Amino acid sequence: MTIKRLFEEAGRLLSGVGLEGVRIGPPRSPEFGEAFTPYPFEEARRSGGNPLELARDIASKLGRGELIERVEAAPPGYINFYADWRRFSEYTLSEVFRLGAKDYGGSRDGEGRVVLVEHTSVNPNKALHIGHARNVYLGDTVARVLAKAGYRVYVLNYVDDSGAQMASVLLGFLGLGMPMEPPQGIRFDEYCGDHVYVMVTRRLEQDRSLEERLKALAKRIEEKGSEEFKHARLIADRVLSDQLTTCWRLGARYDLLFRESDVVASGLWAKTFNLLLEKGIIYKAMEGENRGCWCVDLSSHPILSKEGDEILVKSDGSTTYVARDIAFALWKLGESDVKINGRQWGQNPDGTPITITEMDSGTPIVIPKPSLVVTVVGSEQKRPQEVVRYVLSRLGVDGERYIHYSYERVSLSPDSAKRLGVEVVEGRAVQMSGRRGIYFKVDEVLDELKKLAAEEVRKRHGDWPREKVEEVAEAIAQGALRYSILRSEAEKAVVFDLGEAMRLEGDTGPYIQYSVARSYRILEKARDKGIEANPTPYGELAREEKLLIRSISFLPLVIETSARTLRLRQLLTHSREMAVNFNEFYERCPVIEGGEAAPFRLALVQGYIIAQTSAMNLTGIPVLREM
RNA sequence: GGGCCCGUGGCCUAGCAUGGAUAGGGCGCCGGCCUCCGGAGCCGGAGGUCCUGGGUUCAAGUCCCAGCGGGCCCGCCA
Repeated sequence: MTIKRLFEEAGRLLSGVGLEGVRIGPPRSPEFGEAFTPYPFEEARRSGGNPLELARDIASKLGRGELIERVEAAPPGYINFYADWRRFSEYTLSEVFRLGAKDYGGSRDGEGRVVLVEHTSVNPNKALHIGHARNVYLGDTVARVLAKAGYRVYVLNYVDDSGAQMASVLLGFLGLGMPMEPPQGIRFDEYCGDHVYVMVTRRLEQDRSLEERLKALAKRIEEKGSEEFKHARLIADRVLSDQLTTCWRLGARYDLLFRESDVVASGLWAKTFNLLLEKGIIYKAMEGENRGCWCVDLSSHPILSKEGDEILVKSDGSTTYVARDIAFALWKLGESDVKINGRQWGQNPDGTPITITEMDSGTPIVIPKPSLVVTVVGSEQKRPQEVVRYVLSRLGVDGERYIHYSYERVSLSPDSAKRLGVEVVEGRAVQMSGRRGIYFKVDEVLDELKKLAAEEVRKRHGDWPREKVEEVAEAIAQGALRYSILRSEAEKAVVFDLGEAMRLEGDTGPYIQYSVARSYRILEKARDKGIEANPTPYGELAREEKLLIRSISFLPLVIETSARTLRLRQLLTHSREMAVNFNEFYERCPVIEGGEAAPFRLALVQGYIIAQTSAMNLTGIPVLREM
């Protein structure tokens, strides 16, 4: 596709003079052409020759190709291939038009193989805060990219409705008499997180005796059929429903909501336990600090062995998170024959159904055995994830199929922390804490952004009705937040600053959205003037036109690399690169008043819209026709 | 103490996987550009020991080693 075809052609030219399998890559700057090879350096090392002379010698033997106009040797020893812009432009644009936004940049690399992506997985006792947004954005974007690359992607959200956090809110309702209904105007998930959870934590600090009640509750939650089990489900379902409203605002979609309580309730854990016992992977500690617990023997693990064995079943008989996660991992990988039942919970904004696990009344959930399971979890959980992977390997499951997509956490800038009334140590970022109420909720940040965007929209479109302003402002807010969070690579810690996130200019989502809105305006004007698009260049192209074609043609390559490496940053960068190239083109190359250039430029604008829409559909930044 | 991650102008950030040509952007600052397809834009300027020191290499921001600084993990929490 597009630039790859030019690479292939460069390869053919080289093999024509007897050089096979030469590495060809994208040059870092347009002045070095559209493809290059450092081959002369490699050859010079082998033969002891001079790289530049070798490059000149080879380049002089290479003729032009169909899309390649000329080949040049460049000091200190590169061979650069330059596009024949007339043909390359026409070829690129016709490919873009042929494929459309849905398929441009897509591939069949995945060959229909199944991939499971688990993300979000927020405890159902609170509203999503800005740190959770990073998980959702990363997971959702990975899912989009893999789908584009031809994989069949299933998206899972693990609903952690058992365990301590759930028990905490339950204690608030059952033990401390907090009302089940939130005050007027407050969403249930916010109520649980902002009020109940924070209150329970405070009471626990004051009254140690509550600890015992909490532990008892945590255990009772695991007992299917108990009052506590049912009550926890009720709360979890209500919170989940609110959380998903937020997730949809973030652009995510799901296929399956897997309740953690069903790992135990379905017998999946029991079966996994027996398997681990049979294989001699776990043992019951009879003495020492783990007395009475079932543990994984980690003594043969090179690193984990230094930190002692991992407890799976506590001395009171309840399971730990790692235990449930091992069982769940086996199921996700298609390595367990335990049937999990489900029923339809609702549907995504795109109309696709969402299933939720439901052991009693549901029907068996069928997911083909995946070739890959990607779990998006914070880097602080690297150790437990490594334990899971280790146990899998002991069970003979290929660990390569189980990927922990790790990301560093989001903390708050000193300025933003101060807004929450938190004491700040001189210039240090502050860790968010659900328990202590130190966080920004996703919805409050989006609402602030929306307000700001709405002001800007009104400045430009005083005549728009309120609903239209709202709709557009919402899309701008979504694009701005998504871009600002996805902007940093996953392994880089992010310091969230409200002021910084509120920017709508510069290196932001709205910058990209704006370039597309401008494009649509040109299309409208061209239609009024009766200009017909034509992908055949009118003559020698302007620099800005070449650069725009160039970045459009590179998009498929970037998407392919993203799908292979699961690094998303380069996709964002390239999407922005195309927008920059478009804005420069916009400034220098008039379309409507372009005279003989008008038909070609119009085609270029159309091509830009298609390519950029394709990119934005992957990065999840909403496309706007006007803003 | 052991393990993982990060360290690029005042601030934020790309490039590191696959070493390659003058280290790209953005914010902020200074100066320009709307009778001309939307100024959420464009053009120009100032600002850099790519944390430090070694090593590998024809070539290191990129790979290796050591150190320094910051974050995270090492719980019968998740």
